[in-house]
Amino acid sequence: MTADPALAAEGAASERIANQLRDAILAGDIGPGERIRQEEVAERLGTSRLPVREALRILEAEGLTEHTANKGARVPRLDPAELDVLYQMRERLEPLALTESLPHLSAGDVRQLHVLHERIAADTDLREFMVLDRAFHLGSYAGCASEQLGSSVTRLWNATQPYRRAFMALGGPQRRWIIDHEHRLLLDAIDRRDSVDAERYLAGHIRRTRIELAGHPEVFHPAPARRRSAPAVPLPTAAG
Amino acid sequence: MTADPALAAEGAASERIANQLRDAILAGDIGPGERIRQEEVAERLGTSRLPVREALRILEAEGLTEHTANKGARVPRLDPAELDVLYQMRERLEPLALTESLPHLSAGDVRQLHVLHERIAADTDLREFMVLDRAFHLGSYAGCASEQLGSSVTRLWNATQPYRRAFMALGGPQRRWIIDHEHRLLLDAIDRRDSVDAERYLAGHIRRTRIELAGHPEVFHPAPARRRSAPAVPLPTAAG
DNA sequence: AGGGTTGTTTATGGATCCAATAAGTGCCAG
DNA sequence: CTGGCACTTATTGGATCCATAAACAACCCT
Repeated sequence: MTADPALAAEGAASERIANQLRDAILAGDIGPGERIRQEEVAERLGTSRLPVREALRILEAEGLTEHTANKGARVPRLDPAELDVLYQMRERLEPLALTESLPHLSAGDVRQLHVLHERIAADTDLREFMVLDRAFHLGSYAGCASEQLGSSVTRLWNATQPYRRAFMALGGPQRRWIIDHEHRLLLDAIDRRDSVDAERYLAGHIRRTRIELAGHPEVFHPAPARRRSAPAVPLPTAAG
Repeated sequence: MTADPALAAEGAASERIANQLRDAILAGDIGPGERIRQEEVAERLGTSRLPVREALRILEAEGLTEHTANKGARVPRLDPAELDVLYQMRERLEPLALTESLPHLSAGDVRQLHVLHERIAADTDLREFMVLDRAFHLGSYAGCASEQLGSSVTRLWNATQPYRRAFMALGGPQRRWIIDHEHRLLLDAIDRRDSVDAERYLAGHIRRTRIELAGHPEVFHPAPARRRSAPAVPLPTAAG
């Protein structure tokens, strides 16, 4: 799994910009339904509009933005049915990624997963939780050698991220307890290198979230009235 | 499944170019390992290099080309392990697409599948077979409403296409018979709208192909020495 | 007064030009 | 004769400029 966007800091400018925009979307700074203007991004990053356009094409192909001719790009707003299918895709693909990854995970990798698991249980901040949870799951796929499988799984995580955040935001603490329990079962299976059990627990983990999500339609509506003028966290500027 | 590239003829120029390049790759006109020069494509399509660049970014995000800074794009050459994983992904995702599609398939859609099935059995030309087989399988997912699932399945088909062609090229007629048989079972299940059986037959169909492919390493090597222009005789330099 | 129309504004799409980098080639020295 | 080095060339990456289409608003006509 070399497809982690955060790691690809170097490379062509269009990819760097794509990574920054992707991070902004995943962090919730841009949010579903919101528009992305080329000029604004170009100006903020201190570059021309051209690499921004390429970056938007990349994100479009990843499903993170949708493009209309002469109308520009915006973050798509998923409907419940589409999100449900995305979760079913995760339910089938991520266990495969885990099985592919398990034999190649080093002892240090597994140790790192334990560390993340403990930090998740300890932490309560939502933003931090999103980062740690992502690191935990994607970290468990770190041994997966397949480029395509890795990028597919990452894409699914990215596409579902905004709604996962909205879902976590409205639950009580017991939601954390359930997740902690499921993560523990998963970790045990990983410790034993038991891919059958690991697949089962992982699929169940995703499936339960999917079912619960189906019962919370408010996750889709919020559209938290983001202001254009005052982005809570400005895009990372082109730090020289 | 609105992601079929062949249907998206209109739209921005970058997408049109991406579609044309995609078709060329899928038809085998470009082939794994071969390079794609922006200027050549731009000249051939009578446009500037700029939309070609965007098109290449799109194809890169789809996994159909790989991009290196200042070195350009080329069609990636998959190794056997990667192809095997791609087939495992198909094995898990395409049954889901079929289950999502089945309830929404019209009687006319199913009838069209029967027509394709008969044409596949009758035809013997390889190039034609590749087109029909693709139309048959992707046609069975036509009822799938999910944008993301449709595009993912299409991507997997595209990525594996060159090797599927090489595989079909070296087999005898009995390979066609087996495929015909498996397609018939699949069609029966579709006729009965039996998603459980349909998933089973489809997964088996893909799985058998994967296993057989693993026993034919020559599929990867051939690289049929595509030359852009017969370099047997080195060009006289500085022909002015 | 309301709706349709037209002009203005704004943002995207495309083309040409220039800079930077990698590969290929020829030359020179050992 | 061979290996290394510098130069040339070809190709990609980026920026600026211009054309085009959509959104918006004011205005006129009914």
